[in-house]
Amino acid sequence: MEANTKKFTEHLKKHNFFATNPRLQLFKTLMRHSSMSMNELIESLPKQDKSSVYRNVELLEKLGIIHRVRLGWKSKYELSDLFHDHHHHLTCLRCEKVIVIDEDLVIEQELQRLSFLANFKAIDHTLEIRGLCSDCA
Amino acid sequence: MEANTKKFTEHLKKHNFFATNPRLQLFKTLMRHSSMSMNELIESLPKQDKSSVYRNVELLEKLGIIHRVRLGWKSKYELSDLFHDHHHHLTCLRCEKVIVIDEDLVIEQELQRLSFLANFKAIDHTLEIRGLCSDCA
DNA sequence: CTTGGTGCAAATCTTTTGCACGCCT
DNA sequence: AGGCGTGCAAAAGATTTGCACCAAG
Repeated sequence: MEANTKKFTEHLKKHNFFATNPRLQLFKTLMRHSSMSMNELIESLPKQDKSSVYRNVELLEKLGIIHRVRLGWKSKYELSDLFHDHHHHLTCLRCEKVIVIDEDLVIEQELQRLSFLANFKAIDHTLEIRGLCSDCA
Repeated sequence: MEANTKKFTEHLKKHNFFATNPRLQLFKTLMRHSSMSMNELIESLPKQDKSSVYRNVELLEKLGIIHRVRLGWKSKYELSDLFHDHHHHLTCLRCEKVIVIDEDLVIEQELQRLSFLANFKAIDHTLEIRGLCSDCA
């Protein structure tokens, strides 16, 4: 079994959930795409009932396996930092293309500093830059 | 008339839309709250039909008067930078409280730099830090 | 076994649309 | 006057829930 898939099933079992086939399919679908809307997920998994997709997306989100991000004006899901490196998004307002950029040290440190000043225990963050990609500018 | 309200009506007229009463009420409601969900807006404006609220929120968003932000796990609306200074959010994962922090120069510059490297024309951005506020930590 | 997970159908909630009438400039 | 904007009602879409049956440990 591929490494991430194994990590996935172990993560589920560790939290006392079954690594069922529908869940595996959901996970694999997310592995194949950098981000997907709920609707795309439902359509990519025609053998499963919508309600199962909803329930499992919710579960995987709670377990920190997937992550909901707002891209453009809708939210999408992608595998969490457990499976991908942390990154940020540049979303083109015109063609909706999403460009992924790596985590940036300067920003990380600044966020730490800001959180500290506000006496806030930062756990997670998202950053999205919207604008025009080189093709659309 | 209060300064922001005036700016609001002028902004509408400049783009050839009427400054109607429902729109003014919507704007004033947003002025009184730092951010509101669609549902809160609808409930705060019981004299208007939902559909009008939807239509006007959409319009004001297109005109850049309001801004949709994702806070916690739902999206909310707030007045745009035309009426407030640009700022970022710290959202508490436990009590859902939202702490507003001022724009930060270090981050602004870094975003410029990152966009430039990606050959991307940045127009707008959002940053949300999630974690625990001082009360909940 | 026996508990959790799934599909199916129905209920609920959210958002969008068409239309007729009234309001704004 | 003439078109934009509103409310109302209905449609369409998205999400949640209850329940009976199947599957995993």
